[in-house]
Amino acid sequence: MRTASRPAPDEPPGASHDEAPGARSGRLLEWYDRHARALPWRVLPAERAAGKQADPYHIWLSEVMLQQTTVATVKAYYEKFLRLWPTVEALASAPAETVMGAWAGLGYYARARNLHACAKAVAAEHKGRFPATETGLRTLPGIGEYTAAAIAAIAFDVPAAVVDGNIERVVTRLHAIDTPLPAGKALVKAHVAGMTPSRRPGDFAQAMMDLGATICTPRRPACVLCPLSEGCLARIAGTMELYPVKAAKKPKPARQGAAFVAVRAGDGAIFLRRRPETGMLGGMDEPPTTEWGVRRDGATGAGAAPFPAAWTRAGSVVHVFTHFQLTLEVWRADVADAAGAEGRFVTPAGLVAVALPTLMKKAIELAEPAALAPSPPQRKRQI
DNA sequence: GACACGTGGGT
DNA sequence: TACCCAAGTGT
Repeated sequence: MRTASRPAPDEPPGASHDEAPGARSGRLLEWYDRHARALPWRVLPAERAAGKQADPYHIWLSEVMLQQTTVATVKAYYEKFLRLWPTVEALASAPAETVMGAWAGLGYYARARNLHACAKAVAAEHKGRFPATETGLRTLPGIGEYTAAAIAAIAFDVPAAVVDGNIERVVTRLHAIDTPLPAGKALVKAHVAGMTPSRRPGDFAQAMMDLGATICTPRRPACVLCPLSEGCLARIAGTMELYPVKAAKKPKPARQGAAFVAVRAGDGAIFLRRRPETGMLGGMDEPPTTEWGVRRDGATGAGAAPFPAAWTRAGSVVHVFTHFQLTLEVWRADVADAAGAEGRFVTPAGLVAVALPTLMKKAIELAEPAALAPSPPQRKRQI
């Protein structure tokens, strides 16, 4: 039994609550009404009060882009996708290469493949309307536990328990949960379910995420500004930065490979091929590369080239992926053709529309800077 | 549960 | 520099 003088968490799993249920969510929503970030896909509280509805297509598109990706990075891509494809039907009708090309640089390219597949499913099997329930949303490609809950709450006012990385941090601090993630995820979700109000569940979820992004930050959280600081166990103990506890990370091995940038005489076109649909950089374009081996003495010399030419070494690029570091030896050659190798030549003007991952842009930039330079009509005047 | 899966920015 | 981190999902 709690005393009135001891502020307690709202409805921890299995506990009674003698503080008004929703006291925390109420304080958080008041904070959100004043401090919500204006984001391109977001309907602000005042707009919502005036009758504006969130567009499920917009919410879905932004949520998929935001998976493991910063808000700052997503903004430009979100605007571009909405400009190219204003509706889910338009996106569904787009060629896959065009979608992959528009996604190039955002990373985690399976998201783009699933995005396109999801758009097609919504257009063909759901009459262009996203399902309004978590269960329905979960059947769609690229929509997992988090994204289904987020879309249900934000676009359809379903009181779903939304748990992302921000909310994990907020809640583990609030309750001093020291079970390492992801094992502690179920407990976090139970707490979130207990906090989620039936009114404004979407704003509640967005408020929790904004709080994590701007106040309850990984380092040096601004507890003095936090609407939930009262009764926050980590705050009371002064151990905020110890949460969330995460499982130890594995070391990142090094791999080696080679890339071959063939430049066609005359128009400066670059020889590209399409990577396999699955696996690293799946479905994206590249100058031919060797396998990326663990051994330093792997075949990375000119002898590993896709076709004979006067290959010269341009240098190497280092690129760090999620689970390994890659060093790519870059070779270049001026050629007349590709001697029957699988692939195609793309002119510098055409490269902007090609699905080139950042790593491959690095390799091309090193071997043939002119290929990726802004084309003359678009180049900004030097001052 | 473990692992594969990108990239850019911050400290 | 070498980490850490970001509105996770699929297998």
